Parts: sequence; C-alpha cells; structure tokens
Amino acid sequence: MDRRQSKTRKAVFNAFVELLTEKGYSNTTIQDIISRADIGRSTFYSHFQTKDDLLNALCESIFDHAFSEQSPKEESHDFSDRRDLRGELTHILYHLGESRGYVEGILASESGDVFMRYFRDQLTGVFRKEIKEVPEGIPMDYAVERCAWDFSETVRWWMSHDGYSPEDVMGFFWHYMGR
Amino acid sequence: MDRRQSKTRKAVFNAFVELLTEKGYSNTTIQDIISRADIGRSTFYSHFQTKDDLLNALCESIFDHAFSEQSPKEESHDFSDRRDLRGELTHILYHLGESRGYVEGILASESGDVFMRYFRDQLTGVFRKEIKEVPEGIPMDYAVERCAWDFSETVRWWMSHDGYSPEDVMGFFWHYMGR
DNA sequence: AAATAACTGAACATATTGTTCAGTATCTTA
DNA sequence: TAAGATACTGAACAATATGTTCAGTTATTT
Repeated sequence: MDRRQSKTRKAVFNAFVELLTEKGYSNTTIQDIISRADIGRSTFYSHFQTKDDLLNALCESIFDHAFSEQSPKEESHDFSDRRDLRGELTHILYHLGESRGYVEGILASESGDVFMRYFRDQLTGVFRKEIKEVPEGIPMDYAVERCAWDFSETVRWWMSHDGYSPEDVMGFFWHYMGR
Repeated sequence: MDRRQSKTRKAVFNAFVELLTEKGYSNTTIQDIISRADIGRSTFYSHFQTKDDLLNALCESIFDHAFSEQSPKEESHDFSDRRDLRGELTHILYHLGESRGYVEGILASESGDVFMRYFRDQLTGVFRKEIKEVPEGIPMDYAVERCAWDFSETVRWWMSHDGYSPEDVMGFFWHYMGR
C-alpha cells in the first residue's frame, strides 16, 4: 500500500480514537476528525464514506491483528481437543491486552457496542467449529451464541477492571464454560 | 399528566420506533420524527433535548412496565429461595414477550445496544441482591455482571428467534445458570 | 368564564455534510 | 532520473439539520 495512504489512515484512526474517548461517537464530527488528523477534507472522503464506515474500518483493523495468527493453526490443530480452544482464546486475550490503551478507550465510548459486535461475530465462527453437541433441548445456535457473548463480554469486563492477567481472565471465563 | 402531553409523547414514541426499524438510528433525523409524529417543531424540543434523550426516555418507559411489579414483591419475598428468582425472571420474559413487536424492532436496530444497557443495569440490581457467594477465586462483580449479561443477551437472542415461549427461554437460560 | 398550560409553525443563525475541481506533492517504473 | 500515475490539498458550493425564539392558537383545569 502506498505510504501516503497508510499515513493518512493512521492519522485518521489515531485522531478518531482520541476523539472517541474525549467526546464520544455522536459528539465527534467528521470535521473534528479532519482537523485533528490534519488532513484535507476531500482526502477523508476519498478514504471513508461516513463516520460509521470509519468505525467499521477501525474495528476491522484491530481484529485483523487479534485473530491474525489463527487461520494457519486452524488447519493443523485438532479442535476437538479442548485445550487447543483454551490456548486459542488465551492468545486472543494477550493480543487485546497488548493494545489495551487503544481498546479500552473504544469500549468505554459510545461505539464500544460496534466493536463488540465485530468481536462477537469473529468468536461465533470460532465456537461454531468447536461445539459439536449440546445438552438435550438446548438449541445449538443458542449454545454457540452464548459462548461468543460470554467471552466477548468477559473481555469488556476485563477492560474496565485493572489488575488481571490474561490467564486470570481466562480462568474466570473457563470456570463457567469448562464442563 | 396533561392529556395533551401524553398524546404528544405517544405520537413521538410511535414515530420513533417506526423510523428506527425503517432507517436505523443515525439515519433518522429529528425532523423525520417531527414530521412522522405530526407535531410542531418546538413541541418536540419542549419534551426532549436531543435524539439520544428521546431514546433514553423510550427505554425507560418500556422498562418501567417490565420491572414495574417487582418492587412491591422485593419486600415480601425471600430472595434466598432460588425459585423466586426464577419466577421473577420469567415474569420479565412475559412482559417483554407481550411487547415483542415493539422490542423486537428496537433490538434489531442500531439503538438496540442502548436498550440492552438499560436492561442490563436493571438486571444487575436484581442479581446483586440474589447472589450471596461465588466460587473461590472468581470476583463477585464478575459473577453478578455475568448473570446480567447472560439474561439480557438471552432475551436478545429470543427476540430474533420466533417460536419459543417464555418458559422455553427460561429453560435455556436456567440450564447454564442453575447450580 | 377566566386562568393556566401546552401546542403551532414560521423565521432565524449556525453548523455539518458531501461534492467538485484545479493545483501541488509524492511515489513508481521504465 | 524523467515521465506518468496516484494521492493529497483546500477553497467554494448547495443542501440539510439543528436548536431557539416568539406571537398566536387550542386544550385543560378550577
């Protein structure tokens, strides 16, 4: 990618995250972002269509990183072994823990829910592969979704409670999951 | 309350829910709401400050109903008996099931997350009273929050999956909770 | 019937949005 | 390194939304 483009993208993302934590999503105008990022008006519009579009792009870029090293492993590992799932999830926790400063701000802002939706969609895919059977009478779909929302909400909880390691948090999550 | 006021409020709420399901939150302008509700511009602003304010008022009014008959019971019932909690929650499911047409639209829209936040806050209060002890090593706060998000998310799941009764859904939720 | 309170709707200043375009800077590749 | 392609700039534009004000109308209460 052209260095000019990625420079612009980074400037916009940084400005946006700053503004999100300062003023929230709805109070942040595109004009604010342009001024803060110090780019031309038409440049913004050549990269993003709307503020929503920008938010989606930001979430995508974050999860590209957190889930990036998953795909290759998916092929070679046996997911029917529970410990692999646990390792996989811990790995995601490490990633998110490293970009905490970034993620914490987004989750605390109005647009935290959009972030959560992305996260959950990704997780749903992970759990759908893993879960083979559910208790009698429980819809498969419910069981899968429940894992995804529990894990994503656990992360949101973590981001607003300092002092826990990824392993701690994995322990909390797993305690209710493991069976 | 003056009949004129409640008439205006209802007209605005109805117009708003319609527009939410049609266009989503961010694409709905205050002007849209005013036109659809067929009220004067200044009337809207004498009732609500902003679109956000309106959304909050709408959520409040819905939960006033769903949680309304809780308070009196709270005094007379013994919450350390698990079956009371289950009845309490089932009761909420009935309420939400009755106003499904209303709630389903909001939950499916952009502003579903705001609705969820309200719901969860209410539920957190309910569970905080109920939960006296948690497993060794699990933060109390996490355990309580987890119940609240599990129940609220279960409702959201229900609202996008037709054909289940309140009892069915209570069964799904309780299966993972009951211990 | 009089007093009080709510609604109306036009008019207003202000601000944001999304687009266009001619000019400038940067990158690529031949 | 020169030429061509690509990206950025920033001013100007029309269109739209916002939030406020106020004099006039209608409904409710006492």
